[in-house]
Amino acid sequence: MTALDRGETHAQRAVITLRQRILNGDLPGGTRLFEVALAEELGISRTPVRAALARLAEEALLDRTSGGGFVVRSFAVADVVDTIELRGVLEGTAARLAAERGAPVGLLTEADMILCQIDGLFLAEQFDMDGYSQLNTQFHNLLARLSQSAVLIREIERTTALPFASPSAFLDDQSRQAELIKTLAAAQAQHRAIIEAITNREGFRAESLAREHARAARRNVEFLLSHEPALREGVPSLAILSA
Amino acid sequence: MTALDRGETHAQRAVITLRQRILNGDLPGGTRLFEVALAEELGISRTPVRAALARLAEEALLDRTSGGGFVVRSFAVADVVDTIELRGVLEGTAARLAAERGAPVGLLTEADMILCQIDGLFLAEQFDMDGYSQLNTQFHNLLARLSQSAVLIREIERTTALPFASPSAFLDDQSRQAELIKTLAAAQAQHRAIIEAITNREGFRAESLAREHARAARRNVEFLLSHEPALREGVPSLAILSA
DNA sequence: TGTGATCGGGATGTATACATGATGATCCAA
DNA sequence: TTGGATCATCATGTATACATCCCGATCACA
Repeated sequence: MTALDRGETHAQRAVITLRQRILNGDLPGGTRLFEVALAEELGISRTPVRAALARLAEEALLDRTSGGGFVVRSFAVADVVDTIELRGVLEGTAARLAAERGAPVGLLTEADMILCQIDGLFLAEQFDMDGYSQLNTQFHNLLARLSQSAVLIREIERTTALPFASPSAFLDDQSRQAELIKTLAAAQAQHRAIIEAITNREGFRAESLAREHARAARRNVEFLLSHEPALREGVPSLAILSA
Repeated sequence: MTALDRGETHAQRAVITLRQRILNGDLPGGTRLFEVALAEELGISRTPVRAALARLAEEALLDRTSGGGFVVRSFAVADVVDTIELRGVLEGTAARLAAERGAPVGLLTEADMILCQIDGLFLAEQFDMDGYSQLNTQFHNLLARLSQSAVLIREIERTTALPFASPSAFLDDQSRQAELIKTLAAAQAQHRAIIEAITNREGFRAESLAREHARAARRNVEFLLSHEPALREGVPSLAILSA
């Protein structure tokens, strides 16, 4: 409405704002969201608020209540672990299908290029974590596409939309960078093994490797949660966890 | 608004109507849905129509277009096959987790009761397909719950909401009832084996069996589609397939 | 003829008033 | 005191008018 629109609608901005607050933990799980209150707070009318809430429900960040309202979805530790497990299962299926059905050479080449770029990062003096994070995300997106299954790609996207389930979750944990980098070499070896298995049409091996690969994230969560709560503070991906 | 409301809102009724039309194939994949047109046709205003469209997008029956509208999602044969495969993968994971984590005795007992009831159906002179369909659905719901994972239960529900991916899809195919019944005995044997594997904490076996169990549905689809289109006519679950 | 600007129609986006319905407090009566 | 009815309150549901924006058609110009 105002002159400073950046081509975004009120509803889109409301989605972004609310998503941020939920992921930050500012809106803890179980919090009921009232249309009128949000509308007043955001300075818009109820209509775009309703639209925003519906979209966040689509993203699985909100649950619909029986009466017709919305509450922030609660994520317990078990949910985080299970969602990561689910990602492993889905990516494993993508890898298996890629092996069984045969992957397009073009995509395999693309995968190889990404892996070579990651290799390059390990040679630098100062490890570029942001660069790794980006390339890692690219690799995992590519893995989904290798399955050549629109259904699977869709579901993997859905699942990894949750911050703690994304392939690059926990890479932003500043306090443990040094230890983290060591584990990334092992992760990269797994990347290569997965692509090798797909290339060789070894479906079972490809699936097993992709599953195990996701276990690294699970170990990370379990480590972070088994220690002082102070450790969790520096890990944005875990802010959404309910108390 | 009129006096004949059955406690349902206009939006809820619009969801039901539109869902029916999509599943029937009356609204083919790719059809764009316009708010104004639907509102006029359904005799309600745009507001509940918008709400209905948002909910159907949540159910993955509609896709949002870039411009802000909605189109009916297209389901090609490959999508149907992959979705059934996905169900197998998810149910397999549920079975594996149940085995690995240990299933509550109460749920295992419940499973056994359902299986005994199904056994009973095979003894009757006239096979009760509706009864089987119901018990089969119950069994699959229970299998999800055996995993004791809220995340997995949620995703299995989401996936099986599509008519052709439901565990009891294709049981309503009237033309092939006789042949169908023969295959159901094998399916029931798989049911028992899955529960046995879970009871014995045999995770890998439980997962493999559940996956194979879903393959029966896939074989059914592939059989139906490899023959005269006439065969498809009597199979409501496949009406949604795009041409 | 190709290219780009302009304009119009139709679609979604938004605000708002009012309707409806659920919920809980209050008060009366047994 | 307890049960239940009633009513106020506040939430969502709905209709509708208006705003905005996208897109395609048309036309002028190079």
